[in-house]
Amino acid sequence: MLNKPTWREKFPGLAGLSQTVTELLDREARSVELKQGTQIFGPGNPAENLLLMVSGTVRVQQLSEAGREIVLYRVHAGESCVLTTACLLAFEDYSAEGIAETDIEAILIPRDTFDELMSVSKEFRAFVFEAYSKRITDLFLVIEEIAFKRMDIRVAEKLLELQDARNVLHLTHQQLAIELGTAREVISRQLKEFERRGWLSMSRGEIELRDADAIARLAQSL
Amino acid sequence: MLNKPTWREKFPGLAGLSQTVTELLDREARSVELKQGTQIFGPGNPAENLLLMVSGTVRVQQLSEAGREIVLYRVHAGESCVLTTACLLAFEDYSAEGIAETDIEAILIPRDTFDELMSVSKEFRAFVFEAYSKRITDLFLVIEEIAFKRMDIRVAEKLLELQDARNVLHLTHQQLAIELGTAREVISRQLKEFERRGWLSMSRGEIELRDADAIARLAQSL
DNA sequence: CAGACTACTGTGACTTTGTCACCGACATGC
DNA sequence: GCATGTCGGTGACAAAGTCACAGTAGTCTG
Repeated sequence: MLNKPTWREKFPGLAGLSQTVTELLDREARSVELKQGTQIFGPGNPAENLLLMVSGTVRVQQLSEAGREIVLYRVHAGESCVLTTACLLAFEDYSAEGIAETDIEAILIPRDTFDELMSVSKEFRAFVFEAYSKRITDLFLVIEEIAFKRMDIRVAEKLLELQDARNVLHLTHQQLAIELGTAREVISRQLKEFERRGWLSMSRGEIELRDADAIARLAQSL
Repeated sequence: MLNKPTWREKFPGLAGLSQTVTELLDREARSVELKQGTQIFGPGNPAENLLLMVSGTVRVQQLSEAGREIVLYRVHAGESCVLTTACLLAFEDYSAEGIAETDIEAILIPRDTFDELMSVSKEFRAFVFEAYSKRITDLFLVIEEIAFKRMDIRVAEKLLELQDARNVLHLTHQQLAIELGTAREVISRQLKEFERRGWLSMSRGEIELRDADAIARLAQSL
């Protein structure tokens, strides 16, 4: 009873759980590690467990019939992959897929335990619905972006979002295109224009932001 | 106890509820009627109740900063407005708004009752998560459509979806544009092209489909 | 009923985004 | 070295979105 509860510290939303509920969790929850690139769920491969992310990130993306892709959202450490739970309980498998973007540690909560937790714990319900709320707002945001925003602004936003501590992005134009649900050529041209303005420099599979402020100004259209 | 339960017949998902749960529902649920055009929830006006639609439809749409709009989904009779519940319980109000598209009869379930129902009834949980599942798939579909599908196909689909029993649509080009999250001119031109092909005829605020088959073939790209 | 007003639709010119076809540059392994 | 596959660049074109404005059908009002 002393070695187990460490993971729970990562989830502030689960702080107020009662003694009996924590015991139920400790008894039924399984810890797993997954390699980068693992498909966690996908069409024809429905999720069977609620996933609580201890470390790493999961990328959820959608494939179109024509073979194009778009990233919908990411699940980070301390969050849960709740949208799958709706399908988990409704037995409907949906068209998106979840991929381990890094190596992952996570807690698995089986379907029945999830259902029981929803029943016995008000705090757990709050945790789940809060997570839902966040995901849904994310989806609304994605819709607003692709429907209404200019491409140059969206690219600028994404560059800022995905840069690392050294203002560098390690990804190909194709990957960036998938982030935004567009075509590779569109990204290449846009980046070329940014490079021409001196905002960034490119090399194969790598983008270095040289004037993040200018990019941020465009992203906010100032 | 004999006049109340009529509305529940409209919700097959609520069929298997136990005696005590039905009593809880009958005691706490309020029936309301709303006029067409009423805003049911919106930015700064968070939903306070779960809505079970007895008759009529609610249109949920999103406004962009630039003033453009897009319809996200509709809630029909026999369904519930569940996505609001996530926000209802997480106290986060989101950027979409729900509007009564027709006059409406609905059942209101207050926040606390909703929470208690989630706790005591496995059937109610299943009902809620099934509804969630449907909405989320709807949202994924919207994203796929706007990101990847050609406009002519989307217009064709919408025409078929929104036509009445006489193959007529009573709406303006602007309203159709909002359905698809695009600009009015785009719709006008597309409809003009369909009219040129003899697929439909237009008059002010009205579109009559004359060759629904041809439109359906385009919608399925055959 | 005339005139004014408003909402709806049509259109041309232009910009942005997406598509297609193809090419060269680079990286890796043999 | 060469072969192969991935990555990025480019021109030509098509589709969609933007802007400005004009015409036209309803409605309201005096």
